[in-house]
Amino acid sequence: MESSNDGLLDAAFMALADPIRRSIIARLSHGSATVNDLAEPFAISKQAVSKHIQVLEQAQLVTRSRDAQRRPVHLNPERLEALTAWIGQYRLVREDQFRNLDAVLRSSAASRGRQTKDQS
Amino acid sequence: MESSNDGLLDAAFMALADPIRRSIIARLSHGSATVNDLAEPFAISKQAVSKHIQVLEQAQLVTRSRDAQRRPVHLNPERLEALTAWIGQYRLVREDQFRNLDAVLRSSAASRGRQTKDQS
DNA sequence: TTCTTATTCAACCAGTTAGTTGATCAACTA
DNA sequence: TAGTTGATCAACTAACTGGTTGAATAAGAA
Repeated sequence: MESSNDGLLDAAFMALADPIRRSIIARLSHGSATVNDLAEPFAISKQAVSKHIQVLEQAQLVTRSRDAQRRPVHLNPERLEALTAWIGQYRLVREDQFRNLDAVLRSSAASRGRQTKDQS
Repeated sequence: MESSNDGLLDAAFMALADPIRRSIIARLSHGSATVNDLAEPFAISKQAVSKHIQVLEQAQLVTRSRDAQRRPVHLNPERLEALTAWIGQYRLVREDQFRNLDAVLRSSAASRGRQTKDQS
């Protein structure tokens, strides 16, 4: 698990690490929109917004189509699911940790603060 | 919703947009570890790993404590939850979209490809 | 005290990102 | 045809990121 689609995870997390791009995602979540529409709320140039959209597109968080001169942008929810799936892995493990917590607390290793090499 | 903790979202997504840092999270998900432990699997210097950990710490994805010379790193699952919560917002909206999909398909606006300004 | 281990700080370099402006392309409209 | 709109390309700059090495700090161990 991991490593095959590392690049896509990189790209998706990176893409969302920007408030403008997250705002674009939010806007798209209730309907597709053109670059012009998406650029309108921001105080930056349309070229800059176009670049942001390219970043989202490379991360496959959005797709694009053609409508005359327009290039409507659409949300691709599958990639968002991939992120929750990645995070979800560690939520499950964490629950295991809680399940074992009292056992750990009783062990001498924990009391000596050597919880460093207790596995692998 | 949004904008108050924008900075934390920025930092968290950015922090996870790196395979080394994601790998550190994965490692921490089954137990705390020191910088030395965390650095071991990687072909980069310990200083570099230390910087990665600082990035994770600033994003509050991990916390640190003190054990003699060691500074053990611990996973902070709450921040991971915050990310799934953010993404989850748009999953919900998307389900609304699906719920309304047939209605949209019947409307004239959708057939003309003008799904651009159909709200706000 | 001196030595060793664990970690960080500081300065630096190479590559990348986010923004700019100006020109260009693509497709509709008069 | 010429003009307009929507979007991208190209070149550039400023700021940041990820890595390096070498020195410094903190805490045990001899």
